Amino acid sequence: MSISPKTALLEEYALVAGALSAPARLSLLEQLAQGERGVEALAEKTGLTIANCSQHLQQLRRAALVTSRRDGKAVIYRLTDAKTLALMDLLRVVAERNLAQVERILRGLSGGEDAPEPVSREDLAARLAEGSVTVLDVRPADEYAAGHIPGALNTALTEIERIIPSLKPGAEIVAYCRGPYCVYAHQAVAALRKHGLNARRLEGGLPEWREDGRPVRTNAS
Amino acid sequence: MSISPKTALLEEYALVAGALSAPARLSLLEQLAQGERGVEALAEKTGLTIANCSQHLQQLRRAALVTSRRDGKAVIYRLTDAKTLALMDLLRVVAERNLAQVERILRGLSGGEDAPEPVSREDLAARLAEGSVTVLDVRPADEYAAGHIPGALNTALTEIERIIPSLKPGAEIVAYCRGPYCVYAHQAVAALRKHGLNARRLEGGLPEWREDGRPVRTNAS
DNA sequence: ACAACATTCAAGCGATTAATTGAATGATAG
DNA sequence: CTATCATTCAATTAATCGCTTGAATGTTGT
Repeated sequence: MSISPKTALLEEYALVAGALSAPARLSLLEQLAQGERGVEALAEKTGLTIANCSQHLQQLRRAALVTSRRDGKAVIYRLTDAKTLALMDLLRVVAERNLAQVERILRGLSGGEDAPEPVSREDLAARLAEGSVTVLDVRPADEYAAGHIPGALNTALTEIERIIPSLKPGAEIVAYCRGPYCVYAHQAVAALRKHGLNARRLEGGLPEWREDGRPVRTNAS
Repeated sequence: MSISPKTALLEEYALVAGALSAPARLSLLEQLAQGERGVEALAEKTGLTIANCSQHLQQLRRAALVTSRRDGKAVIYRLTDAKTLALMDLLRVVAERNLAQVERILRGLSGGEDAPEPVSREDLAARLAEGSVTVLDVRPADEYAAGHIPGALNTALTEIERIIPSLKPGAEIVAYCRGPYCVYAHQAVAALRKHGLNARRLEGGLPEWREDGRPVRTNAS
């Protein structure tokens, strides 16, 4: 270590930030926020090649944002702890708070400025208890099967038109997806509102719901 | 925008993380946490050339971590808001929590494993009120002049030997510097303890002290 | 208007990083 | 032990990033 200790420290911090500075790795972290996954599953979900995915994962591991364990032939990765999620969250908050660009993208997704405020997780839990709300899980079926909010209906974004007829016109609908990085729920709300339905978005996604200690149901059939 | 909205969003988040992924920029942010500064002052403090410093600052501004205003000929930069500080702090916490490398560097600085726990800001405020502690500000004189904890003595790290004779052997000493990224206080504590003094480090630095709403004195003479 | 000054812009170089390909490692099943 | 499979390593190429240099911009003071 010929450089000064001060620079050495800053480089360690920069390493962690650098691990978060590629869209591909943020995408991987978003997937891992849903639950632990193997390399192959992650590669498919993110559209990366296996080798490329493996290298990104090792970079995340070098920054200690994820850890891995071996399960037979497969290596399973997961977020190191809740701090990783917190760091991702704060990164998103700062970006959204400050960058006009982000707002423009999100506003475009939500179909104009009539997009309502998201529903807090606390509110949703209360309304679920009194049964006055329909919850919509806008994630791929396999992620839904691995865990979802109890009572939620599952539909892919591309299939959302199909379930519209089964929803009452005045019913309150809350859509959620993978989390703050995911845009499925934004798009679902835009589509439903275009049909005159009273749809809103859940604040955060399933990882945040689970992190709150709220109930999650799996398809253990 | 030919790429998907999803990728566009992730790229915005990655931009913020990328802005934090260079030691030079973290160093600039640490300086700005002390208070607003002009380009030339920042360049001198960080050892960067003016042009290079300016470019780094613009990168930070693009990520909306800092903002600038014009004051006559000079352009003054400052942190956008407390969220920037929060993001730096969480980055540091994650890095220190997870990376053994960081611990090794810090332990080396503090002169072995006998380094005591840092003093919380709340504790220090209480002890200051009862006058049972000597506070040492280990930053350059100009930063001390711009604001320091009331009653603190100021000494540069290189001059620390000089003030040792004036300290009572049993007195409790608390050292602080610029903040968590700064290693001056670590080194000061190591030096003082080597002389048998009862020295500890303050948790965080002046920016965090100020952020808590605690009193700061300036040399308005 | 002109000169002086602080900052920013633009171009170029060297070093690092991401993605691709193909080979090597490590664990399990027969 | 050997074959098989998931993952990782190694080497290559293209792109990006950080730093330097020298010119351009914009503001103040005369």
